[in-house]
Amino acid sequence: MKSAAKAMQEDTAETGAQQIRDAIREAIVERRLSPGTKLSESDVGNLFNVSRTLARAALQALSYEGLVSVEKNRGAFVAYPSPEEARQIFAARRLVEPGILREAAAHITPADIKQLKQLLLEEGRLMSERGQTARRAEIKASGDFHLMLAEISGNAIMQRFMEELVARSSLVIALYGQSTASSCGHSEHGDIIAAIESKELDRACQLMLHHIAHIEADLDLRERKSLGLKEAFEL
Amino acid sequence: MKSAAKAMQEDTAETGAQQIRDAIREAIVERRLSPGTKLSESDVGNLFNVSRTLARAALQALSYEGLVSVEKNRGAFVAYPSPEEARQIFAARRLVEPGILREAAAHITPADIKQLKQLLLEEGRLMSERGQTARRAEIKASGDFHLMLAEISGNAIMQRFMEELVARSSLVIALYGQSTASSCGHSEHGDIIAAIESKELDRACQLMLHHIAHIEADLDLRERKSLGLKEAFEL
DNA sequence: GACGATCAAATTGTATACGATCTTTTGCAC
DNA sequence: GTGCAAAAGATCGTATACAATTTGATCGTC
Repeated sequence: MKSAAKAMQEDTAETGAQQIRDAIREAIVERRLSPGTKLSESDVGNLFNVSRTLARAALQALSYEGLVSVEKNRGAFVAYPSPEEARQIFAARRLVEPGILREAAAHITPADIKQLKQLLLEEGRLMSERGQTARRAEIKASGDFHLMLAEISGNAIMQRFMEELVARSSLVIALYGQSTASSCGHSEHGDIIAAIESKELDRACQLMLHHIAHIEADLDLRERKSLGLKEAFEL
Repeated sequence: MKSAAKAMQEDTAETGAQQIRDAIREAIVERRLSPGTKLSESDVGNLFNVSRTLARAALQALSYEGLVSVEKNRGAFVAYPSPEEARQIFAARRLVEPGILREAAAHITPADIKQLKQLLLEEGRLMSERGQTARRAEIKASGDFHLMLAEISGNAIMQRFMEELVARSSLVIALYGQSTASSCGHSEHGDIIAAIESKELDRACQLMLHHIAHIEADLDLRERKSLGLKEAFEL
């Protein structure tokens, strides 16, 4: 689904680094890589059988997206968003997603709606399945719903911004999420589609805001970062 | 003013490439570099007395911001946004700037207002001056108004996004702008501040939308790019 | 003289090498 | 045994070198 946007700038991007970047990003978004995991340039390079040059380029790009943080002379790590960053990520989503939804609703075609529903179906199917791979696919599908709306909006810039926000959200949920049901708001996705379909735009926006609030409400945004130093043993 | 945000991630960024990146970006935003200008890695490296490695890294970063487009095996060029891209950039601004303004108004302090007014004053002073350097400084100050609002909003993510949008807007105006008065909307900035100051939030948002529309109205977004291929000779 | 193929120049893509900086450990003194 | 200092190890920062691709030119042929 995102292939269209990717293909457009495919010849503008370097072949090697791009692949590695995408592979690592996918691993982060699907939570195979946990926040804080070290990603040394040598290791990444060896893993993908390329030189450190390419590994470095990939990590730099990911750093630019906020998915990894590279610390000078120390190394690159899967980003470990602070509670404050987490709040800002969701504030940003509350700020832009209603607008994206409105734009999407203005351009949406029957084919788009069909595709959205299919995505929803797939999401539901994965939810009922068991196993890690199904869980990861479900996480991805859950984010893809929001991404697809951005794609339908027809604004490539907002689309790219949403890709960044969704990816970073995944990190935040991995860190601070509480509920076991990772995509608690599956039914909410369906409600939003229904509202769009029946042209109830304001209601769709309200539902979207509630949906985002719902995800955020499942977080425990308390600073529990490096309390392992002392506090962890003096209870 | 943007030093605060920059300083926070200063140790996470590599020293050399960052400087070059910023220097080139500034040159692009101030329109010393025209859209389409070739930026070969060797030339950039020689110019800044660094190796191609760093030049390349800087160009890649700028490519990520949408300010330069690197074409595989061909080189990097100052971005040449299409009319469609231009529309999307301004659509994105219309989408996010009202929200940013609301967020900023919620957090604004008297000191912030004072600083905003000072920026406005500076902008006016530069407008009355003559010469290229004054013109460039004026362009920068005009964008800084929007960036300062984003900074006041307290959301670093939205701030960075706005930095990208403002920079790309400068490219669009350089390409498609018609009026000689580069920052036509100087007075509008003042109006917006006034509306914020008197807590007329809805009115401030309206003014902001009008302001953006005003900038966009000064553009001539007709495809005059490479229609020279065939259409240019079959009239 | 025009068209096409082959070759040379320039530019990017990737790898390797060396130097700088930070972390960690080790050893010594107290 | 504790604490500090110095050295060893690991990792990044940057430069240089070589390979691949593209572009432009030259030469030959029709």
